[in-house]
Amino acid sequence: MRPTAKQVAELAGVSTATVSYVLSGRDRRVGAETKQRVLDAAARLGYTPNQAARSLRRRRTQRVCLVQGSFGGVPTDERLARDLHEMADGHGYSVVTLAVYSEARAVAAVDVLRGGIADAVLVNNVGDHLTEELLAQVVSARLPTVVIGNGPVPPGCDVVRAPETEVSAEAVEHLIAQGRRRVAFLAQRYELYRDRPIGRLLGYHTALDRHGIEQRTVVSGADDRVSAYQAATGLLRSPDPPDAVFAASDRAAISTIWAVRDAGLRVPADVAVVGVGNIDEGLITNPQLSTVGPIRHDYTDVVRLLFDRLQAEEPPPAREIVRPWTFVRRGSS
Amino acid sequence: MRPTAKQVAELAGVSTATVSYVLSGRDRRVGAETKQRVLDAAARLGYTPNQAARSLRRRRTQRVCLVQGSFGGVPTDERLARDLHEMADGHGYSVVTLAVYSEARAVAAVDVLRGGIADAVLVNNVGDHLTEELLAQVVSARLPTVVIGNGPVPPGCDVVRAPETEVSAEAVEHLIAQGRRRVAFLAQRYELYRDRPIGRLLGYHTALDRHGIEQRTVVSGADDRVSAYQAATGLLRSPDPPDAVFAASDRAAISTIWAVRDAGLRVPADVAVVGVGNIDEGLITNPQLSTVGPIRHDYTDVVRLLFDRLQAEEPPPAREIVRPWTFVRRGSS
DNA sequence: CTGTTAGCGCCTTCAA
DNA sequence: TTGAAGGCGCTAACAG
Repeated sequence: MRPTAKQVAELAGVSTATVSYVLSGRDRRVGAETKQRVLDAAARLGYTPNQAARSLRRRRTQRVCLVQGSFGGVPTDERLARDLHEMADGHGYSVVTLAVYSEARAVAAVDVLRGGIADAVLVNNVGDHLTEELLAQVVSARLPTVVIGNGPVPPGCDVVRAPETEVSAEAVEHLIAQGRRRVAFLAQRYELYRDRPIGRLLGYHTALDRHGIEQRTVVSGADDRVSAYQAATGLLRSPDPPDAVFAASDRAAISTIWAVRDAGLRVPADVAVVGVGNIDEGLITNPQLSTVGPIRHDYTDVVRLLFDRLQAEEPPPAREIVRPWTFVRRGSS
Repeated sequence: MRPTAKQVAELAGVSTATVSYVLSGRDRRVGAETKQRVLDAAARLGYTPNQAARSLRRRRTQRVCLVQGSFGGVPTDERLARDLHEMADGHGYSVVTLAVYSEARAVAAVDVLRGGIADAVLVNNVGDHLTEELLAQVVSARLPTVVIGNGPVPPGCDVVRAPETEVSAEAVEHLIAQGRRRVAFLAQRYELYRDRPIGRLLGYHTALDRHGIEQRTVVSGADDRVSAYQAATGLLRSPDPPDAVFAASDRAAISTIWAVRDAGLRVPADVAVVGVGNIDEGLITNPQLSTVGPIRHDYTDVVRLLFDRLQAEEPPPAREIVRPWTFVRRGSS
């Protein structure tokens, strides 16, 4: 059995209260020699406080939870995770992560959160599975919640938006201004199964609408590199191939560059390519990748929102951050 | 305040015991109408059992923990996560993930694990940070532990090995057999800072040793695509450029293919390229990527190991799985 | 079929 | 400077 505070207390010849005070660092004046005896006893037994018991008593877990779509993510997700871990460390919190890559996982994650696994939640771009309704269940459990994403969120949580529609439209207008008229869109799955276009897809349509361009080609495939390559190859082989591809992710755009070159065509002369994400990898492609994405890859402001809310005496009003995005023109367009 | 079982009991006009039995599904015969009243009351209050209290009482969390290096991982990691979540679901367990991308994170993770966040642990390839000594602390907390990785592990845990050294040597010998004599190695950081070569690097040296080839070039850069591109470019520009590159990851190998082509050279005519990982993306490069890696991307056997151990009455003997690896020759070599 | 009760391990107030 | 004791919310053994 794992050692308990009681066993440490017996070994040290003190009460469990003293053990608790010494090990949790709460300040109460404890004799130096007593303190040492407790520390020795704890070390000898390999004692670690039972967090379930501690959480029950303190009504706090001293943990925050990151809700992440998957582990095959983009570098941006990794940066977010690091910023969160770093600030959590500084505040004496641990971080646990829940993976939500399907509706079923979202439901399971909400149960775990409502069960009290953590004191606050940071939800990263899993809006397609973690619906507003499910999020509302999290918020109603009085969990401070920050959501990164452009979907609807329930009242009471902070939200971090990205102007992806607007900047995507800007990128597509740039393609149009070059004289491109057959612009195809390589979509992420979750943008497709909707009544009306949203996000990057909406930006695509908006730009073409503005210029009265009728021709639209939207195909799925931006979710992974292999699908993107295949989708792009399919487009290029079609009877009326595109002269530009706007891909909903940089990874898909890079696969598109490959596909164009493998088809014996040139980027950007024959086909222009633009991605979304502004990842570093766009700097090593040939030509370098034009992209739409965040100016800075830094999430300290987002994470600060979470800890502000976590440590506030009473719930602050819901706040919204809009992250600065921009279109970065490089060689591929 | 979050509702408690006591409040549900009062609303339903029953005892907390009945609430507990109804909601935890433990079988005890409960009247149909009573049961319904409890369910209604729970739903009305939005009750979710406090997991800290439940864990404390049951001495089980009904959770398993995945310890993962990072979230910018390879597709393989994602597959492992999915297989784990799936089987956990089937057994009524939740999954929480801890990120260990540094020594500091490893220490923090061990604390959290020893604090009892989960009932079992699956450690995925974080051997460089999560040392044998730290793992021993986890095992000594009586946590069933399965470790994926080729590093040393403490007694009492199951381990999953990959014959990466042997198959890497095979790949390099294949390059030698083609007449390549200036074979460079693109290394991951953690393989470099050692007294003696291990893993893929060891395979590289072994093959060259066998054939009495003196020339060795080892550079860092296989950890991410951008570094790999830069490292490969550096190699190609050196006075004595390689005629083959063995990269410690497929992602690095793919960057190397780009670098070779951007340098105006041909793959494999001028420079052969081989990676490690056997990821699907190797099928869409041009030429297709030769690689060293697992035959199947399936972790159900590994995950089963974990649940076997978790549900065993008494600790089974430590088991070892060796995953089948192979060299897959494709167009790049 | 249902209620009562004794803790799980820890923290923290109160008393000494 | 330290100890005694109650209780966080839940479960499971025991009573009825």
